[in-house]
Amino acid sequence: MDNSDIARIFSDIATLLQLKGEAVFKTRAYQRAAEIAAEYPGELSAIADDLDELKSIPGIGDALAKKIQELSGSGRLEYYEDLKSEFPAGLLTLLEVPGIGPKTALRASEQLDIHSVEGLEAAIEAGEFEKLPRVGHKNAQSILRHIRSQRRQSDRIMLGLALPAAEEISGRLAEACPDASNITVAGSSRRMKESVGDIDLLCTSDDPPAVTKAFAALDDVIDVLGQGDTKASVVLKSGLQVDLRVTESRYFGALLLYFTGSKQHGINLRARAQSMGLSLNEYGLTSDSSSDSTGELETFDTEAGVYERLGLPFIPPELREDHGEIEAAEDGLLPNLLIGPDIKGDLHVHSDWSDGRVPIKEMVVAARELGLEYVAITDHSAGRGVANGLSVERLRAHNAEIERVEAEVAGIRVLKGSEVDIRADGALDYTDEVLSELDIVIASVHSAMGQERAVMTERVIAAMRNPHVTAIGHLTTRLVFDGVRSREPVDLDLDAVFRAAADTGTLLEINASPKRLDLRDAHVMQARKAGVLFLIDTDAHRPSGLSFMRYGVGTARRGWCEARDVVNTMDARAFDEFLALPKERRTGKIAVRT
DNA sequence: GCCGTTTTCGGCCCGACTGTTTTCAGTCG
Repeated sequence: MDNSDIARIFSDIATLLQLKGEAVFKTRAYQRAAEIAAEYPGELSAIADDLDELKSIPGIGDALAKKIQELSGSGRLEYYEDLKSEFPAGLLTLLEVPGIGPKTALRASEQLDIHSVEGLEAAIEAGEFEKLPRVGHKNAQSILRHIRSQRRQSDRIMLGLALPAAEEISGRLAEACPDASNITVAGSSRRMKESVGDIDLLCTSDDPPAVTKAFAALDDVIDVLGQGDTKASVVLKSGLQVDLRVTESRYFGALLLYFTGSKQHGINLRARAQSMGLSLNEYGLTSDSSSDSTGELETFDTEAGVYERLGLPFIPPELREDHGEIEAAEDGLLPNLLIGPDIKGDLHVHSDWSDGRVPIKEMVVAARELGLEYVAITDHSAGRGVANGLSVERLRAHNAEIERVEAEVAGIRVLKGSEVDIRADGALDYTDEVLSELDIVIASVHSAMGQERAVMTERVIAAMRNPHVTAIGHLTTRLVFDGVRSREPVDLDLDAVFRAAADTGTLLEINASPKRLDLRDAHVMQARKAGVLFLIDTDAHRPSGLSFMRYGVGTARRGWCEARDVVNTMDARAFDEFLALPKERRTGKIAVRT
């Protein structure tokens, strides 16, 4: 029973309670618990024995904690089973179709005996479904389009696909519609969440209907799910769904805040507004009209204006996840977040010596063109299962080639590195003597990922104890769903691993490759609190991969990292000095030049 | 169901769009 199973069940309970007509705040509590479970950095089942620890999680009280215990212990929940048995089979499946809500799902189930998406599709095509109350032909056809759109895009898509696509479609809209200004990517893409459900786009215009019309007519659009005067929702050829909202510029600040989310951050802000006698919506703030006043709308063309009116400094989008950011803002304790230009070097880069696509020199030149001061070439070691890893002989030739390239390509420091395999027993592919010839060693797990927790934990910690291991690469080995596959993380005692990293002075990698993002956001947060230092790198296998850095920076920001938490914010000289330190002294926040 | 230097009880955020209706239900974000 992992966190996603628990999240799924709580979410189902919320839906079923809603169907039963239970108090909306109860359903909301379950919905929130589902989100908390999905985001929780460790495994809930691992702390299920400790009721107090469960209850210390905000949003989890006595009742929910006991339900988590029951689920972790027996793998099932009596309350959930009872609830499910009160409703027709397949109801929850129907509710996942956009456009189908509780009322319609229940009627479809009871009156038309529909229990699956396929059955629903057939009923729409047969013209039966549209006869249900308050459905009608247009609704039915819209739902059919949603079903087919959902089939094209079966899951959330990774940020590394969504963000470039969002930027591209923004550009297209700007070309097609010069009248549209402030075209901005909002939603979870703006918060740099590792995966997103759809793309939210906002813009301002004096003639919103013209913009939504132009948007729906863009070349890339293969289906229009909805189009009104101020918003439109379309499906692109790639299968991505894009929602556009258009507004007048005076409402832009409030609208951007609203559509950037997260939902819970918005709820917290509105509660704060309310406590100040104000009411916040996507147009602005109104003073409470509970007395007799009509309440004048205060508008804002920037988000910062809204925050300021609420007595808060600007809160960066990556922090808006209900992780205490409003309290921190109020107390002046928001982190001074790392920014992209802080990154001075890339420390995990492959070449055609192992499984990269181009020669070392090409990667180095590409890194220099991005303005980096240093780059480490870290091809794979000759471990089992890793393609074309370097033998000791080849590694030494690799070192020589790196020195040659560094001499040839002016203006960038090139570090001799290796991504060395951590074998199943915790040993490394190279001896200490060989490792000592390198500037930087990133040790990673690439095999035997099914080991049980204690074994895997000891394996990784053994690698950390090696004085030559600079960092652990992609610690959990998880893969974000990239449209083809995903992979669950290995089973690790993260508390122990983070403690060991801080104790030994071993850095932890934030691998910026969008299909990895490993460490993930919640782990960065947890590790940072344990005193771990990070390096953010791209794991690039070709020049274009070097541009992944922004996803790593986004993930670090989501983990509340400042420049002083990340070692490759140092300039080349300072970083060389850092590496020259004995490993156990590579601890504490790093000095940041301002 | 959660939560508390306003409360262990009584609070808990806000609005638009669409299509179906003849004044509004249903759904979504």
